[in-house]
Amino acid sequence: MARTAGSNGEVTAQAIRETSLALFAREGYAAVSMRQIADRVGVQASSLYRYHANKQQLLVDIMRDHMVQLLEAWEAEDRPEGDPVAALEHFARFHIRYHIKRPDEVFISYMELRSLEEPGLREISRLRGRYETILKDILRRGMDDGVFDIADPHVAAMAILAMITGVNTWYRSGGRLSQARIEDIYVSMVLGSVGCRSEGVVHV
Amino acid sequence: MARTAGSNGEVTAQAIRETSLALFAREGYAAVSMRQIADRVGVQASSLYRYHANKQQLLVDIMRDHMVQLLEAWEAEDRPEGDPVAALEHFARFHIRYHIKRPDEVFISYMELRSLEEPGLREISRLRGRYETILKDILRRGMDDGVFDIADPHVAAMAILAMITGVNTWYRSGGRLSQARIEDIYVSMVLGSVGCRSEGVVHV
Amino acid sequence: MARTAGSNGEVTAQAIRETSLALFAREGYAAVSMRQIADRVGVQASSLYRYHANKQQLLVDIMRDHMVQLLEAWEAEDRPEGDPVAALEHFARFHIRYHIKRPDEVFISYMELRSLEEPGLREISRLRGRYETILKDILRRGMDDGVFDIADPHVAAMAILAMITGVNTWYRSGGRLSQARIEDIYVSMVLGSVGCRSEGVVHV
Amino acid sequence: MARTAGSNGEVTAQAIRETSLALFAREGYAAVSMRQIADRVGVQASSLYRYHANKQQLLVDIMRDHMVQLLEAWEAEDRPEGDPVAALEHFARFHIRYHIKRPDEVFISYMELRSLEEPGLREISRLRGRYETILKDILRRGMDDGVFDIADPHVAAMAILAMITGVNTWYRSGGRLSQARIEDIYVSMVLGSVGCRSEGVVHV
DNA sequence: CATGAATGAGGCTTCATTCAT
DNA sequence: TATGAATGAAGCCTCATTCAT
Repeated sequence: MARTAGSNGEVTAQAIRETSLALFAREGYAAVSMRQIADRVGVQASSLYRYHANKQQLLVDIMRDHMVQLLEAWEAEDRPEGDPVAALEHFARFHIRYHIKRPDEVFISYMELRSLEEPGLREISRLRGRYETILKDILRRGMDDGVFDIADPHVAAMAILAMITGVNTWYRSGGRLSQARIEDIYVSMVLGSVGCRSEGVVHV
Repeated sequence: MARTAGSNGEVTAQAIRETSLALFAREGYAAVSMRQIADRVGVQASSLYRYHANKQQLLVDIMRDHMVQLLEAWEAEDRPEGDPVAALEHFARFHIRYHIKRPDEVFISYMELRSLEEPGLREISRLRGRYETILKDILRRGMDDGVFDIADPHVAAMAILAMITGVNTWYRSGGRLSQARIEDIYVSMVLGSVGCRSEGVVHV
Repeated sequence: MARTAGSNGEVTAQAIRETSLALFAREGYAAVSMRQIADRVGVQASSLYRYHANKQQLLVDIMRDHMVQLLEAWEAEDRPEGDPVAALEHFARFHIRYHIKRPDEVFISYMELRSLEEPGLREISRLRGRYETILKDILRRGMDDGVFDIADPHVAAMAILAMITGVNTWYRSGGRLSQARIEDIYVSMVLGSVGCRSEGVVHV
Repeated sequence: MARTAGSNGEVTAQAIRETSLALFAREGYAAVSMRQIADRVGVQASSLYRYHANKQQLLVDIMRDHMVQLLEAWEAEDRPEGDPVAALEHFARFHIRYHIKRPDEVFISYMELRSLEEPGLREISRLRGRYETILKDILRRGMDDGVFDIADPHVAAMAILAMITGVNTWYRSGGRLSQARIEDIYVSMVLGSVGCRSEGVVHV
């Protein structure tokens, strides 16, 4: 057959991205087949290749999109320049908020690095590095100012990002805790982890 | 042909376990083939089926082994009964020490839950639950005693375990930091995350 | 979208023919895809179907074109009627000249017969037969006159045509030998092969 | 399922080689699918990969086998050392005899060079070169002795080999002419093509 | 205890082709 | 005149698995 009446490239492209994102996040890149994605989208597997050169490129495209959007979202934030504590809280809240709304993107972004081959790996790593640098810079500033008790900004950055990303392993929307509540809890733990928590968490 | 001269069941069994562990950790369960494992072990793929009924069972066996050993190791510890702070520090140090020595086991244990099918999933989940309960109990006791500032012991437990497991995403042995140093840093961050850090980290 | 600005049917038609000719000759009909052709021409694959009903028909069209032009070129020659030796030399020179200028057409014409399906096969075979008959008639006349030493005109015709076509397997323009030189050598060998060579080849 | 009762690797290996040889010769490497081969052999397509790493390697293996056997057969011949004319006739007869019995191998060997990718191409080219050198050496010796009237030994070698190989495009066993007769005719033409034919062909 | 030979399902991908626009 | 979006069949190949030996 041929072009389906009323079919539209932009719509299909979006559907492919969303579907693969969800599947990769839930089952892992290697465990998801192109046919599985196509079935969900409602097209033949061969149609996927109009939009992404191959499965690997599909992963790279998804990860690049996410990282670029994440960096753009951070750039668009109204960031407090001075106080490192406020900056860390701001970053933490931003990250958690962004993450809680896009659990799949963030999860893939951290877990499927191992599925990347060159040259995609280098490209995505560079973008990731730029995001991690944001956090590291805040931590370094706080160390210099003496307000953070941190042994190593690299390790601390990694630990904090891992902690937050980990929410995905157990969080299911509609669960016992609201997203706002989870955000509060994690922010409090992040601040505590760098030796910087004056006020207690507001217990409900 | 039959038995290769000098072949030994116990040795092969061990080699299969170690090899699949390493491969599953590095590339993910779905991305590893039985032949890949067999090649590394130095046997034919068909020989793997003497030791594990199928690929899924191989994963279950590895995960069960790990969880059982982890729980046994905890039982074997000389645990301080009273003080929740000491208990948490003890648990954290135990977990980190155990984890740093067995990064692959721990990583698989957390990441490949999604690859488990029933009835293996239920079995492993139950074992995992027993381990998580250890941490949750400590957290609950500390909350009751008023020494921990925790909003929700379940969330806190998850966040702490995720943080520690995350070391795998960046730690490479022989790197800039010694294992002992990393352990210290993480312990300090874990304690801080539950609002409980009087002394600073010892900076090198 | 529709017609690209400045597009022109005749130009595209010619480009398709030339491109597929070159690709079929170099890689073989079965190894060439419609997209490959389209990419080289600079159009979408679907556009090819405006000019040829399908891939098979594209091959038939190319082969028919070639055979028809070859036969017309022969008809247009100023042919010596009488002497079979002169006729053979004339035919040989004509064929070699024509072939050296159109290696792709000739090569396809001989090699891709096996890729033809009915009814195209019958059509092309008939045209080919007409061309072979020209050579066979010359050989037969030479036999009757006693100037050729030939066992079987059919076999001889096939052997001679194969010999000449074979130049393609090694000839590259701009190589050590000029086209004229190659023509001389082959003519000499063709004449020799039917037992009819008084003068030696002019050695350079 | 598993190993078929009574199945034997050597038998299957031979069957795969013979079947692919026949199919590649008749339809061309690119036009033959692995399934087609497997169907004829009576196994699943996947079984082919126990014997050849991939389709390309299957072609290389077939071509290497042929070239090695051809060279060995030539080595095993009782070759007349002195007279170049006798040597050429001997070579021609050997080649034609060998070729008439193995039309498929020879045909593939000449026609599917274009389907070879590196590093197979280099390997096969080297073997082919060794065979061509045999003929070229004879031609050169005859030139030096003044018994052959040849302009260029390389071109002459190519033309002669092409001529002989060409028999495949029309020869079908059980046809009008016996294999012996065809051999005679071609030998006579080969000798003639290098300006060296005293006696006529024996007409039946 | 282990292999060697095989299977059949399914992996990713490319193919020729169609047809609404 | 040409494209852009799609199809469905088929391409090569790998997979987990089986079982006679």
